[in-house]
Amino acid sequence: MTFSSASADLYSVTELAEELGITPRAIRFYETKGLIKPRRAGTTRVYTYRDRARMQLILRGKRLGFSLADIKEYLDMYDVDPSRAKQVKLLLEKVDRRIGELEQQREDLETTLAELDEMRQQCVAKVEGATQ
Amino acid sequence: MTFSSASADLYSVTELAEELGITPRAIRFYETKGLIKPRRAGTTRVYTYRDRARMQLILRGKRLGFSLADIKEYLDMYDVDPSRAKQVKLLLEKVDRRIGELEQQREDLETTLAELDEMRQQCVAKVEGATQ
DNA sequence: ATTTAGATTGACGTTAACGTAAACCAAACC
DNA sequence: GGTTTGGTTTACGTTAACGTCAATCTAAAT
Repeated sequence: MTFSSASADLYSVTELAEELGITPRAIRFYETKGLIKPRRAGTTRVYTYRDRARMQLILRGKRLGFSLADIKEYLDMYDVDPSRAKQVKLLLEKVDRRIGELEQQREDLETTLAELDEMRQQCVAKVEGATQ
Repeated sequence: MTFSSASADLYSVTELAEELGITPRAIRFYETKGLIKPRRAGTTRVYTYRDRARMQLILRGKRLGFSLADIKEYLDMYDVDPSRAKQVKLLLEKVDRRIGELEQQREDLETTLAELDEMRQQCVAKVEGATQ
């Protein structure tokens, strides 16, 4: 018989922070900005597996250089009720805009990587020339 | 006979700013941070074609989410004297670190784009379902 | 019962990346 | 020769994204 424990792991704010490599302060700050809304046990914040996943989305957004406001917009996309047709059209526009941004970013990224690779080649050549 | 005009176009700070879609203030600020050092005609800043190219590198760095300090480090890589072997090794390390960062970013980027694409499909499906 | 360990909410401090306003020059135009 | 136009520096203001206390509470251990 297979068990799926009803709600597996819960985290305190410090536990979650450590696991993510950030500070509790940051997580609480994101909450004031409406990026995550953990449940509470009394007054204490309790984070679930899903909250953790959401936090990882936030951090990925940050690594990509987006502001918290941008990231909130992005996260809110997931929360749109798919039955509300009018909302869906707006969502679609947002998604398309975001995709456009990211494709520009991809171009920048590839260009920069190519330049760095070339620079790397020249470095390696120089270093090898010196040791021979 | 082929001419290569000695020094083609020069820009004032406002001209350059307009062409780049930023403010003069920003350009002057980058100067105080050591990111660009235009020549002067008396006290007035004069930017060359190369300065413009350098500014574009700066803006690309910004689009990629790097801080001005990061970008300065990146730009300084171009200025390393390739004959100084010791410097070259340090440069090589920096280049490799930066490449690592960008490859992480590329991963994040592709993942996010994939997710957005999926979201897009669902949106399109919903919208089409509603109009039929 | 009291210490302790970890949680909470303010409130203020800090850094980056500019914006904005003030006071000042200098060339150019009427 | 005054004035407009566009440049300069200096200084203070602002927003985002947290860091850093301080005061308080509370569940658990001694």
